[in-house]
Amino acid sequence: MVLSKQNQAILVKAKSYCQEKGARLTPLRERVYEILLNQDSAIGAYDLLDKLRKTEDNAKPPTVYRALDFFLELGLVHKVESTNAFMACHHFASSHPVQFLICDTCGDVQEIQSAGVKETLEAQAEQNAFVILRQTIEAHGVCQKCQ
Amino acid sequence: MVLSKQNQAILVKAKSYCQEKGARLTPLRERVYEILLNQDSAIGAYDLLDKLRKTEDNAKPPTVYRALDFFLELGLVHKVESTNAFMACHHFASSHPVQFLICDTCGDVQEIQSAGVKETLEAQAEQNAFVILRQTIEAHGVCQKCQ
DNA sequence: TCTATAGTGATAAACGATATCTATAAATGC
DNA sequence: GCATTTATAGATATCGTTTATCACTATAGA
Repeated sequence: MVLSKQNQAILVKAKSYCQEKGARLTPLRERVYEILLNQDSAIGAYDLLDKLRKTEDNAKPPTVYRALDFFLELGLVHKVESTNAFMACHHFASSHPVQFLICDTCGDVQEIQSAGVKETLEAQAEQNAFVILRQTIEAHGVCQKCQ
Repeated sequence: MVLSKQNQAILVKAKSYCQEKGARLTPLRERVYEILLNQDSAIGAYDLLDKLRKTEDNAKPPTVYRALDFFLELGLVHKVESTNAFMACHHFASSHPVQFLICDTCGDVQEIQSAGVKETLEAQAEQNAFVILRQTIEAHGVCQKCQ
């Protein structure tokens, strides 16, 4: 698979990140990750499966979901809950809040990191004596290009 | 179906709200709404279908999804995106931001309304020249009772 | 090298959502 | 009031998403 310079660099970083964590980035998983990197937006599991099948003949649903779970746990891939789609994270090294801006016109998904949003929600949860472990923050609307 | 005094009151309000909006709260839809009201937490579409079948013999998936779509559009029901579940809104009359605190231990879903969270995210989106039409804000963690 | 563990292949099925076509009931215009 | 349009509901099928399970293989560690 052909990767851009930028994505090649991310892949290299991901490899060392996995090594560091003692996680095995197998050829199959690497293929899945490459597909995600080549995607400019989020992709559904079955579209991902279709692409994967071009090189991995016997790939089936569990194949992609296992790979996705692997990356989700490492934080290398995020899931967009409101569209059931997945996308590679481009700055996984540092722990960060995850928020998405999803354009309903062109389908583009932009990841942003607002500490403010995270903290505001945490403060609100605290008032309800609720301890937050994970946040899902997704905004749907229209991106700059589509306006 | 037996409804608590509180839920009866909500149902009455929902009826007049529908009338006001020119929306037809048919018997079938009312049954679906009652099931949702009786639920202390969010419920999946197929669990809802099982309950619905007890009175509506020939209910099928489209039956519940149609009813759910009807209520979602009116704002009488919300969807929890991260769990694919639905719950009745208890204060639908006024337009409001929707945020959920989801306990991963007991499954309880609490709806909160923080203008701050909404506005913080909007401000962040504005910096990216993104116009927000809809927000999905869901926090997973542990509720007060389960701590 | 043996053993435990992690990863993969394969099949099936559960859960979630929608498309389509038909029939019926309600609202609207005349 | 009747015809026309529109909304609702029934029925069937299918698609998309996700997980469970079992067998097999490769890898890591004792």
